[in-house]
Amino acid sequence: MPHKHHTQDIETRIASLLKRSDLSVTESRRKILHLFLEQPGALAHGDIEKKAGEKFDRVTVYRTLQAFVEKGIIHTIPTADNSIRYALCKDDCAGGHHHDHHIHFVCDSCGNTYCLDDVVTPEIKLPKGYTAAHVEVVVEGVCKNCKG
Amino acid sequence: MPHKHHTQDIETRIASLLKRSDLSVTESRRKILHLFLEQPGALAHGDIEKKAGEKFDRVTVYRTLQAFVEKGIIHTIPTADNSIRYALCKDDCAGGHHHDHHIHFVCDSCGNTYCLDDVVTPEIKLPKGYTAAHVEVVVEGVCKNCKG
DNA sequence: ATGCAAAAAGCAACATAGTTGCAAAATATT
DNA sequence: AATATTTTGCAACTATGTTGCTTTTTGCAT
Repeated sequence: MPHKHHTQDIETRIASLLKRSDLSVTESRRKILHLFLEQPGALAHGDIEKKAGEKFDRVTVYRTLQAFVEKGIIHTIPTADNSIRYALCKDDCAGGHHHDHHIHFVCDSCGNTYCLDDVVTPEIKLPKGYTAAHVEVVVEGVCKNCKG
Repeated sequence: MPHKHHTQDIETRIASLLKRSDLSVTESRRKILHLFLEQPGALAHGDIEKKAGEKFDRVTVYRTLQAFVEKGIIHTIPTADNSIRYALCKDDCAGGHHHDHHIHFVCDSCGNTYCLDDVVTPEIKLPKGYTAAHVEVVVEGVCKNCKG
């Protein structure tokens, strides 16, 4: 057993993530962060309200997500169906500086949205006069869990 | 004067576009299509409600946009701010078969969203197990009208 | 541990966005 | 011009998001 910090208690991980972000650790923040950590996909506001049950006020969910985005714990993923999705920033991203260079994948079959952290956004050659500050790529198709 | 069909009356153009799409030409459809034709950018539902003034019921705007999307007259553009934008499909797209291979550009300065019809979406190499059906690229930056 | 200041949660009320069913009006068809 | 069909507009409703304020919880210092 070389190292065991990946066995680290999830609650401890959550608490330290919050503290590192200058957020006081409250029940709603722990709970919502838990939801993100226990599954691989992205979550929309509605998903969280549902999963959290009657536990929190809607306003609390809004404010919590907003705080997480501001602190770089989660990031938003654009959609064409008027429902922002949020996903955990990966370790090297949550550190403070957003990388934001990965693409997003929406599965037509299961409906989940995943960050493909290993797939880097391509260079886009724009027409004369246009300057790119940021490139967002969303690929839609069938994910590896749904294929076959 | 070789050809003059590009001088064609805009109302005639609108009417034929609607007929070609099996839509009866009504005042709201003509008016809303007019809004799209007279400017280069994309429009959100809210923009249309404002630009059309008190002219139409909100419901009519929803239904009109929905019909236009179904018929391939306009297409949606994903955003990260919970506001679907709609843009005219270009000539070769409106013909019936969506091309959908162009990218979208959101200007940080003027806020407009444009279709860059000449910029084709790149090939994205996905991890094993993932299959891509469609790729959506949104570039954010400064457009050619706002630069300098 | 206890008390206190600061932050967050919860509540209520509100504002905006989107949907549905139906009657009235406009459009297409003959 | 008359009628069948489609679309519009209205009303009522659901869902989504926001704001101000009071109560509760958290973090901190004693």
